[in-house]
Amino acid sequence: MREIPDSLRSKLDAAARVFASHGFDATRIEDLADATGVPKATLYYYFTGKEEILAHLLGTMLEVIRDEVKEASSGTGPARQRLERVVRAQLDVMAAHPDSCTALISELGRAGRMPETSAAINEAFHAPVRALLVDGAADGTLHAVANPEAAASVIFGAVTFAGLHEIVATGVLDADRLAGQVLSLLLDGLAGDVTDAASPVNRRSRRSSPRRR
Amino acid sequence: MREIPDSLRSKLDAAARVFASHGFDATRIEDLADATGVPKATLYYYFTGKEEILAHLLGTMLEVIRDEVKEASSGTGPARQRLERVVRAQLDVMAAHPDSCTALISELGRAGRMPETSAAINEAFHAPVRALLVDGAADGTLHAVANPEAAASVIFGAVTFAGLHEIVATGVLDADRLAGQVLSLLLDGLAGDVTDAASPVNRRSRRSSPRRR
Amino acid sequence: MREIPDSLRSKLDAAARVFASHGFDATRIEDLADATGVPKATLYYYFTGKEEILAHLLGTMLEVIRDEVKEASSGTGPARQRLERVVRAQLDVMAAHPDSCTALISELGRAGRMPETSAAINEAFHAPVRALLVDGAADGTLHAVANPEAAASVIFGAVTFAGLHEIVATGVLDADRLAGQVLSLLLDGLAGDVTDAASPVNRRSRRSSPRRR
Amino acid sequence: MREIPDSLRSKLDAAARVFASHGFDATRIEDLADATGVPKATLYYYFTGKEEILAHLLGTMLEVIRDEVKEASSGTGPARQRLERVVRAQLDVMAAHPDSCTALISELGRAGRMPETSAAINEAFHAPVRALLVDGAADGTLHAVANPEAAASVIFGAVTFAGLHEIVATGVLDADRLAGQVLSLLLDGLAGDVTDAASPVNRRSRRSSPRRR
DNA sequence: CATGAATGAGCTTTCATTCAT
DNA sequence: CATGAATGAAAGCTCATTCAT
Repeated sequence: MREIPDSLRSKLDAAARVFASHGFDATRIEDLADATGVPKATLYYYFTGKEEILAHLLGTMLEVIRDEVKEASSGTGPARQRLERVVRAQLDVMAAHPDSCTALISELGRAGRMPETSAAINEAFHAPVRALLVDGAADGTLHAVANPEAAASVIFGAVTFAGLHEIVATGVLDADRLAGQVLSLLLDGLAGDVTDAASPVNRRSRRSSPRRR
Repeated sequence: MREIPDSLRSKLDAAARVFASHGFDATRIEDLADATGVPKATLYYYFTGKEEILAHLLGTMLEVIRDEVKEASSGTGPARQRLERVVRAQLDVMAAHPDSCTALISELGRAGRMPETSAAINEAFHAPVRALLVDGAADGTLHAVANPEAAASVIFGAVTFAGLHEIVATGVLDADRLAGQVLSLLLDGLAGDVTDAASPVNRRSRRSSPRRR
Repeated sequence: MREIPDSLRSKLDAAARVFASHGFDATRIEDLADATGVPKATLYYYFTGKEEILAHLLGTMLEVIRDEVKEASSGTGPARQRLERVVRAQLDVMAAHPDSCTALISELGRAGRMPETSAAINEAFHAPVRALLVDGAADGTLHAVANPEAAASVIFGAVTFAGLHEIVATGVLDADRLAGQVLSLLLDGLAGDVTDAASPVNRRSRRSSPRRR
Repeated sequence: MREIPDSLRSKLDAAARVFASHGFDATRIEDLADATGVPKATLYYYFTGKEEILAHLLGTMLEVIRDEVKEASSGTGPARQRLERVVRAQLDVMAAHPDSCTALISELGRAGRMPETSAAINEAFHAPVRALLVDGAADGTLHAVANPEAAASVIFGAVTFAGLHEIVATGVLDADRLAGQVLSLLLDGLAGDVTDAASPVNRRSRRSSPRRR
């Protein structure tokens, strides 16, 4: 894969739209050529095939996510506050790049294919979030979780699906509003005030003492 | 699409594995023939094409999900308890059909393609869950959410990603253990006991009074 | 490579003509499809590519050569007589399959490619001829040669080039007439009766006694 | 085709190796660029295409053959002695340029393509050899042949195949040794001392007088 | 003079699909 | 009812070739 000139790079945005609307396999190189205005042979000059074109698009977006998440998760504030910023950042990126995001999700299921995708998501999102969970347990603004790995997945899945669902359903994503709703659920939980004493559920017993003071 | 004989139906499990590992478009009818042992022409005798084969697989699994979720969400118990059963049921299905699940996720991003998939997920999972959220708000075991649509997505995304992540990472899914961890997060939330008074976050203020009693 | 049906086998003769007139690389699969009347995709159904089609043609012809040469070289007659039959047989085959022969020669130079070609020629022609040279030295109808390997090449080259030259020059090959001429040269040699006593040539001294007188 | 600078000319040796090992059509301009270290566009600056590059290589070698053969065949010595020098010269050239020679043979079968090749071989080798055969018949050191055209082909084929066979088999060519062996065969012939009186072979009767005695 | 960048043209190959048996 | 054989249609990819610098 050669160095991509900026002139080409900018035209590739249109390619994400094609991948998102047709799906990877139904996207023919010719479709990408038509959509971007870049001749087929030129695409082949820079990429070895459509796989690499998609990888480039996802890679670019994952870089953005990584940077935004890093920015959001760093700083000196309480971990919960930083987690909130991370969720917001993720939804902002989804709002900004809905096509690449949709394409990204499509690739998630493709086990085996593009293992780098998985690794990149891990680095860009899971790792920082796991770190935040640890920080939060330490500063008390988040409570300790049994399985931080799974918790990060839960957060990523919750945020991503909520965003994707809204994109697919309404065609647009109000990142700020949705962030508020998702964070409310993730932070406070769904449980109501009525305790279901008879519940047979084998989960960590709920806090026995009042939450505050 | 003719009536599928049971002998054929059982062999189709192998097809899900192929779809999951190669992706829809990279899966050739011949691959399905090889994997299932059913000759290409015979597949065409029963299905109009691979699209219909995948639809059959996903449809079968969504039926299972729908039935399991319906079973779990119905009944007279408290809504929270029923929600817990729903989550457990969803993870059980994922554990039982990891390949079809993986293939299902792949299809989610494929906007436009298979709109029935989306509709079916909605019917099988979102609708029952939304009903449970309403029930829970009524019986007090779950608290009211601002956007039940988004909440259902959050739950579906959280459960699905956590499950998928574990499948991809470890190759196997311990549904019961993971259900406990995911439910703990979803029900109790991530928030710790330390209130970050200065937080500028615009979310519904946390419960001012102690959770219980 | 699947079993070639006879119906297909017969049509492939036309392919040899195309290879011979265009050369291997300038021959497009489409040319072969046009010439044989067999659809491109059907050619691919039976062969992995044009390389294999050529290999099939050459293989078929080498089998013929091998059989004819074997037939000619076996028997109880004097070795010289059998060698004469071998040369005649080789030219007969060339006359019968001028196109495949031309294609065969083209492949000879292609070092590395198709090493089987070389091996097959060795088995079909060189080995039997070497055996004949040994027989001839024993029965006295041929004289011993220092390097039977090279001698076989000399014979093959002489016969083949003479035949090829006539095919290219005149478009047709009179195998019988040419065989007589080539054999005359190969058996009796070019040397005239005048001995060049002063020759500085470092070669095995000619027959110890003066040729004549 | 512009004047080729010596710096370029020397680098082109590597191109012959590529043509010899891949065959003309399987050789891409890029391969030649890689092998020679000369950029593709520069090759186009000096040649109109790869056809011309090969023509240059073969032409150069045929010039060498022509000059060497001319040198060897001229002079005042007996014709047989000059023929011996010609054979030696041809094998020397093959030893010096094995790659171009291999490429040359590949082109022989390519009827229609490069008719100049055929003409050039004719001029460089066949014509001088035919002249020698005439001279030899006159001075008695070679005996008259019925078909000088075929005889020249026999000689060319014998020498070339013997040389090529040794190059392919051993990777190297001992021109002097092989020349001795090939000349021995070509001059003295293969016939042994035992006359096979009963031979039905229709060829010019052997020398009228008994070979020995 | 030499060359990196770019691309038009077209070939190879694949594959979904059909159909005679 | 089931399937091996065959193929039309189209996609991926390559490569010779050009041209601005």
